Amino acid sequence: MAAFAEFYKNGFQGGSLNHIVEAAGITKGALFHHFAGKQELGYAVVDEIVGPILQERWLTPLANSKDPITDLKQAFRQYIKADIESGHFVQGCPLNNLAQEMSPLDEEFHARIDKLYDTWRKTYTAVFANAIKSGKVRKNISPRSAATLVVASQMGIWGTGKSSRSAELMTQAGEAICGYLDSLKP
Amino acid sequence: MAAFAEFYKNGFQGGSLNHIVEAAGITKGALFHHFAGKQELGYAVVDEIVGPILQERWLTPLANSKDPITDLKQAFRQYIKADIESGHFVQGCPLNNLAQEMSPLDEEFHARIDKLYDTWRKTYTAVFANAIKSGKVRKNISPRSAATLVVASQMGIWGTGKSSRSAELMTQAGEAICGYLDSLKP
DNA sequence: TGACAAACATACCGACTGGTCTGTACTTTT
DNA sequence: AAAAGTACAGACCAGTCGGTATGTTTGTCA
Repeated sequence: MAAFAEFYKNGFQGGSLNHIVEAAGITKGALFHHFAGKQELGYAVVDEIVGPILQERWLTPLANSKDPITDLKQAFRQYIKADIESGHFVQGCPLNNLAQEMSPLDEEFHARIDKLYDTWRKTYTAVFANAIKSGKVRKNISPRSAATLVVASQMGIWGTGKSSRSAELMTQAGEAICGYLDSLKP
Repeated sequence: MAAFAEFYKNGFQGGSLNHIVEAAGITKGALFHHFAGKQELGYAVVDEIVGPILQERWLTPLANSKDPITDLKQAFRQYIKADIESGHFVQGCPLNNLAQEMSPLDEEFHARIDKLYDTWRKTYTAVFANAIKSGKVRKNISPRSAATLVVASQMGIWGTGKSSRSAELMTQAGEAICGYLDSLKP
């Protein structure tokens, strides 16, 4: 959707409804016929676009992983590489962008975004707990702490790429998180 | 300065000059007498307020550390605790906020902010390299990668606190990065 | 004391914002 | 076929934005 692209580029507050309707080839009337206002449009972007992207990228492929260390390393390397090649890495992570901008300003944004991040952390917590049982991860680590740090690191790595615009630095950060993941091995 | 507080709360784009002059008890004329425009005011906030905060919090105390693992753990725990008690943690890290919002949109912001983060990473890289020499850190880790991940994790931890508004989660993320730092010990 | 410039204050401008209003083409129901 | 409902279109609104033009005070030096 055009709204996703506009908010991804300029942020929610900085994004213009006029630009959106222009890019989408529709009119203001059409937009306000389907959405009560700018906020509702933003909520729809989170629910119908950003959420599914998260699901597809970071949840579904990992949810039933038997070896999360290997699979997470592969996921980080794959998506870092993909976002560098597409050039999207300079615009950061769409979910994190909205989280940082809107969480403190709008309750509904906060609730929606927090729910997504919570699902993310809970999924990884369960995956790590499983891997501990099957002996793929050390017993003395806390699944929840590790999951929290992995998700926080994803924020930080994509944030590093965005603020530095350096593919090399983002790659380096990716290798460092892989090193951390290796340190979880028994 | 009032501008720092306004931008910290509402972001740079969302922040209003009218609010700033009102909060500062001055007038538009005075503001535009000292700053050429909103952007210049933003640059001044980065240079004269955010930069020094970074210096005071994360650079000066660590720059000559003989035992960076211990000192970094202490710094993370201390500032996480401080920001939770002050309530500032729900607004995230001022530097990261500006970085995420403005880096892709404005070259001057990008240059200033990237320079700060670069100094940050370089400082930690040097500290880790020193610690490897003195045997406080394992020889087979890359100082630069570790520094990059530590800085990225700081972004991620404060981002987690901001988007979740959960002191418990932020504390947990802090403990996890301490665990990572411990894994760097010989 | 007078000249002059720096340091403000006040009033205001045009551009743009999100949002609304009325009108209209088309579809579905009766 | 008449009536009713839906899905837009596009002009238009009040408000806010960053920015400016001009007036007024204040401090400094001759």
